[in-house]
Amino acid sequence: MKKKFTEKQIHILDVAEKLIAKKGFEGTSVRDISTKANINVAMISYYFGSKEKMMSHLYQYRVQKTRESFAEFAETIKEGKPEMQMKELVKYVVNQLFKFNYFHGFVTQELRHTEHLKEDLLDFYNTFTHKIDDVTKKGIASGVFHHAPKPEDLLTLIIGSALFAIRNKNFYSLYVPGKEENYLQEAEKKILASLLVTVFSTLGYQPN
Amino acid sequence: MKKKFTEKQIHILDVAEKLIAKKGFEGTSVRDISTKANINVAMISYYFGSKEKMMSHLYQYRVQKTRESFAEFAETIKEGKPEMQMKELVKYVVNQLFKFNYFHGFVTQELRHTEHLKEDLLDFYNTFTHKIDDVTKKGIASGVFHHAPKPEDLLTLIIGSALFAIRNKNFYSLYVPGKEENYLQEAEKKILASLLVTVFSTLGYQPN
Amino acid sequence: MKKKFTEKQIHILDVAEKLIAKKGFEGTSVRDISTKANINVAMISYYFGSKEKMMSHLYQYRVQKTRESFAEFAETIKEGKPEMQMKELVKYVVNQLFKFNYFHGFVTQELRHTEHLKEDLLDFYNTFTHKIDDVTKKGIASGVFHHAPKPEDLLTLIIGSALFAIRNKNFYSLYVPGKEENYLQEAEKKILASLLVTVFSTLGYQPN
Amino acid sequence: MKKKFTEKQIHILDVAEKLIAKKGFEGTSVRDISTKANINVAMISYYFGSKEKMMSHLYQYRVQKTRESFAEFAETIKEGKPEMQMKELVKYVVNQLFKFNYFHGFVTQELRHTEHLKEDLLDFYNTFTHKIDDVTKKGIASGVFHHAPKPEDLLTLIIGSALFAIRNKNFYSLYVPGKEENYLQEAEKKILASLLVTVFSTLGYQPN
DNA sequence: GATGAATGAGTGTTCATTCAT
DNA sequence: AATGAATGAACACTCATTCAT
Repeated sequence: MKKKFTEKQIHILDVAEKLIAKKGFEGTSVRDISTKANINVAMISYYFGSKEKMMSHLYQYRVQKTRESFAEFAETIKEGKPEMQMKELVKYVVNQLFKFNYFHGFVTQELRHTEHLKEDLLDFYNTFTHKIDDVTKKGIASGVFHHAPKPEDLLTLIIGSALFAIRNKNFYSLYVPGKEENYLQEAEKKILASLLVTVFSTLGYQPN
Repeated sequence: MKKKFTEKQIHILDVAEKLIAKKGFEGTSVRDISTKANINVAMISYYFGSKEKMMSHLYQYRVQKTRESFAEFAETIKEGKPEMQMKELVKYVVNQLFKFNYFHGFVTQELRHTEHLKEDLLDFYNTFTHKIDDVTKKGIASGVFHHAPKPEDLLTLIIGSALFAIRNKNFYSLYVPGKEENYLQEAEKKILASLLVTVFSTLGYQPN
Repeated sequence: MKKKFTEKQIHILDVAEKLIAKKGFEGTSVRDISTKANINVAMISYYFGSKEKMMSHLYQYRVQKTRESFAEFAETIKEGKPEMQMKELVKYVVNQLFKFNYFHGFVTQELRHTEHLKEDLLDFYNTFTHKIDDVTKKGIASGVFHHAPKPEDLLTLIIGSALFAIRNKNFYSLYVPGKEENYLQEAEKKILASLLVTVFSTLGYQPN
Repeated sequence: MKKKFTEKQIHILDVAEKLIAKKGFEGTSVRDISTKANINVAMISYYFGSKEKMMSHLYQYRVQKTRESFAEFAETIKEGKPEMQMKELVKYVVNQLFKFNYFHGFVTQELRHTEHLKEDLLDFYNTFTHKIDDVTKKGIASGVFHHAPKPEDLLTLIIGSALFAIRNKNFYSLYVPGKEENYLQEAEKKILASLLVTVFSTLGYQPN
C-alpha cells in the first residue's frame, strides 16, 4: 500500500531527515526544521499532526523510496551469476547506506509509539536478508561459494560496518586517503572493498 | 594523564551514563539525572560546569576505565599463540561493546565543543587497532594467517556488527534464540560466533 | 428592529451555543464549532467576521428568540388574575432559564467590544421587570398582594436562584430527588416550588 | 488538615484569582498572571505544577480562608437571638460573596480533574446550610419563625441573588443609586436589604 | 561545599484568522 | 459563495543554568 505525499510534505521530510540525522530527533526542533525549510512553524503540526508523527511519516517515506529503488535494482541483476549478484548486492546496500545513513541513524533511538515504524524497518531489512540468502544458495549450487553463513549475519556485517564508518568519521578518516570534504566518497570505496573481501572470504568463494 | 574523579562525581556519571544510553543525550534532562542520583539539580552544573561538559567528563571516565580494563586483559593473553590472541581479542571487544554500548551510542551524535572528546575516543579505538595489527602480523609470521586486512577495517567490522546487533534488536532478535529478556546475552553469543568465522576467514586462517 | 439570519448562520449559532454553554467561550475553539456543525473552519470568520462577533450575533439571536416567545406567553396570561399571572410569570422565567441557562452563563464573562450586547440583554431583562411590576401593582390593587418589593429585586431573586441551582449542581443535587440524569428537570421543579413560596411570601400574598 | 502556602505562592494566587474572576480560567494566560504578579512565567509551573493545579490550590486557599473567617464569625453571634443570628448570617454571606465573588464565579466552569475541588466547595456551602438550618429551628422553637423552608433553598436564594447582582451590573446598576465606581458597595446594601425582607418573609417572621 | 529558589530561553502545539482560488 | 491551505501569534510548559545564601 503506497502512501501519497504532497510536494510540500516531501520538502519538509527531506529537510527534517537531514537535520535529524545530524542532530538527533530530540536535538532537532520543529523551529530548526521550519526555518531551514522556509515554512511556518505550525506547518509541521498542520501537515503531520505532531513532530513525532512527522517522524513516523519520514520512516514510511524513506522505506517506500528504498523499496522502490531496490525493486529496480533487483531487476538489473537478475540475469547474472551468483558471484556478480552478491558483489552488486553488497555494493548496492553500501551505497544506499551512504546515501541515507541518517535514516538508519535515528532508527536506534528509542522513540515512543513507534512500534509500527520498527516493523516497517524490519520488513525493509528482511528484503535484503532474503535476497542475500537466495544468492548465497545459488552460489553454493553453482559451486562458487562453499560456506553458507546466516544471511542476517552477513547483512549485519555489511550494514554495521558501513554505518560505523559513516558515523565515526574521526576514527575511520585517519585511514582514508584524500581531502576531508570527500570523506564520504572515499570511505565508501574503502569500506566497500574491505566488505567485498570479507564477504567473499566468509562465503568461501572459489572462482570456477 | 589520569584524571581524578571524586566519588560523588563518579556516582553522577554512572547514573547519567545509563540514562543517556537509554534515552539519548537530549532526551535525558539534568533533572532526570539528579532525581535518579538523589542529588540537587544544580549539582551537575556545579560539578561539571554544564550538562555538555558533564558529557565530556563521562567520555574521559569511560575511556579511562576501559583503558585500564584493556591493559589488564592484554596481560592475560600475552603468552598465547596469535590465533588464540585474535580470538580473545575479538571476544574482549565484543564483550566491552555489549557492556558499554550506550557509550558508543552517543558518540555518533554531533555534540558541540567535543573535539577533544573525539580525540579521546580515537585514541581509544587506536589501542585496539594497534593490537589487532600486532596479532595479525604475528599470525602471518607464524604461518597461521595468510591475509593481512587493514586493522581499521577489521575493527570496523567487529564494532559495527556488534553495535548494529545491539541497536537493531527488532531485526536481529528474529534470528536469536531464547527469551526476549535474554536478548543481549544471546545476541552477543551469536554475533561473536559469526564474527570469529568472518575474521578468521578474512585472515585466511589455516591451522598449522 | 429584527435582524435576519440565514439558515446556515442559525445552524452555526445553534451548535456554537451548545458548545459554549458546556465549555465556555474561550474553551470552545472555532474548530470545535466548525467540526460539529459540519462546516469549514473559515466559515465562522466568513459569516460573522470573527469569533467574537459571532458571539455578538449569538446574543442577538437568543434575545430575539426569547422576546418572541415572551410575547406569545404574555398573550396567554393576559386574561387571568394577578396571582395566577405572577405564578405563571415565575414559572415561565424559571423555565426559560433552565432551557437557555448557558446563554445567561456566558453573559457574565467580560467580553471585549460587547457594550451593545449588554444593552440587548439589559433590554431583555427589563421586559420581565416591567411585567413583574405590572402584575405586582395589579395584585395590590386587587387586594391579594400587600407588599410591593422592587421588581428588579424580585427578578434578581428568581434568575439568581435558578442559575445558581443550574450551575452548582454539585451542591444542589444533594437535595434533589431522583437520578442524576434527571437533575435539571427535578431541580427545576424544586427551585420553582421554593421560589413561588418565597415570591408570594415577599409579596405578602393573602387569597381573597 | 491545613495546607501551608508561602508568601510568594499567596501573592500569585491573589493575582490569579482576580484575573480569572474577570476573564475566566481559559481567558487568563499564565503570562497575564506572571506579568501582573511581577514574576517569571515559569514560576506558576514551578510552584504549582501546572496552570490547572494552580487553580486547585486557589480553591483550597480560598476555602480555607473563608472557613477560618466563618469560624470567627460564628463565635461572635453565638449568644444572640435566632432573628439576630439569621440577620447576621445573611449579612455575612452576602458580604463574603461581594468580597470573593470571583471565587464563586469560576466554580461553575467545567474544569477537568477537579472533582475534589468541587467537594471542597460543596463542603464549604454545607457549612452555611447547617448553620441556616440550626438558626431556623431555633427561631421556630422560640416562636419568631413560623415556616421552615429548606435551608439549601434559602442559601440558594441568598448566594444566587448576590452573585447575579454582582455579575449583571449592567442590569442591576440601573436601580442602584450613587456613582458607578461605588456600584459594588451600593449594590451590596440594596441586595442585602431585599434579601433580608425576602428571607424573613419566607420564614414567616413575627417578632415576639 | 552545597542547595533551593528563581530565571530566561526555548520547546511543541493550538489558535483565530487570512488568502488565493 | 465558499473553501482548503497556510500563517503568525500565543499558548502552557520544560529546559539548563545562575545566584544568594
